[in-house]
Amino acid sequence: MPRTQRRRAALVHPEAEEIDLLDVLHALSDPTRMTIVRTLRAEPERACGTFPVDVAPSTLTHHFRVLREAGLIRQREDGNRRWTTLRLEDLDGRFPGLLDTVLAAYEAPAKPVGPEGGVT
Amino acid sequence: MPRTQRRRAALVHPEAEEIDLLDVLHALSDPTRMTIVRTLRAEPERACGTFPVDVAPSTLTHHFRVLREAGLIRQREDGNRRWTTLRLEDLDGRFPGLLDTVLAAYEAPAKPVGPEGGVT
DNA sequence: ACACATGTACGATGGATGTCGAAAGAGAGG
DNA sequence: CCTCTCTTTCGACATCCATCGTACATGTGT
Repeated sequence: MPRTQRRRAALVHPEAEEIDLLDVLHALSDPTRMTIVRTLRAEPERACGTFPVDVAPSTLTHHFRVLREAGLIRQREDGNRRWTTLRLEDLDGRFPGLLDTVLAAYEAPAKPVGPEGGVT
Repeated sequence: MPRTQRRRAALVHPEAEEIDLLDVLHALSDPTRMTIVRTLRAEPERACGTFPVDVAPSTLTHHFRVLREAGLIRQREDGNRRWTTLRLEDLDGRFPGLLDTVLAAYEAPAKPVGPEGGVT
């Protein structure tokens, strides 16, 4: 018997107090997920299919689950679309300054001073 | 022919400008490595075998390599011992405030407000 | 009702990862 | 020289992980 009667499995999110730092770090250590989080940081809410990533839809779903279960994003359903938001307040309440510091670090240039441009 | 003539393979460390944030986050997302970094944050330098971790020596070596190649630690040899230090200046120069923020976040209690002590 | 769009679930797959035990190199000390 | 300690390398192994294709569930619009 197909237990597919409830495909949208109620989207379990961890409580704010239950967010684990190591899970957060692991979630952020993937380039695709980092792109998702950075995009979300710039825009408040976004539909799943509108992220500037270059992976298959099913892969995107996987990354969303990792981010969701780590407590980084929240997803809500609206009709056929699934909207995603960053859990900014929860994150910042639990780990003050962490997200901004990490995102700022990601923007840090690889070459702080490199006017020569020579690969040598 | 045994290529074991040079067991101490010169301990390659990345340059400060080449430290990759995603590698750093991944390195920190392991509990054993997080313990190593936290211990190093409290003490300036430590020998390999003196970390409060509960893994086999070979596993410890593996974690040290991950941390070293991510640019988090620096290792130098002194006789038979290998001393390990955190690359605080390099890290903070490249990603200002990152390490302290992450370590502070790790100290964050799971229950933000709980002076009552009741699990209720 | 039908087709289409959006997104998920499932299964497979190749690669990375954490873990260990056994063997060995390098230095210190007898 | 021999032994002991510290640490590494190697090989093995089980697990996790990112990725994809295919099939399907749900909603929208005609």
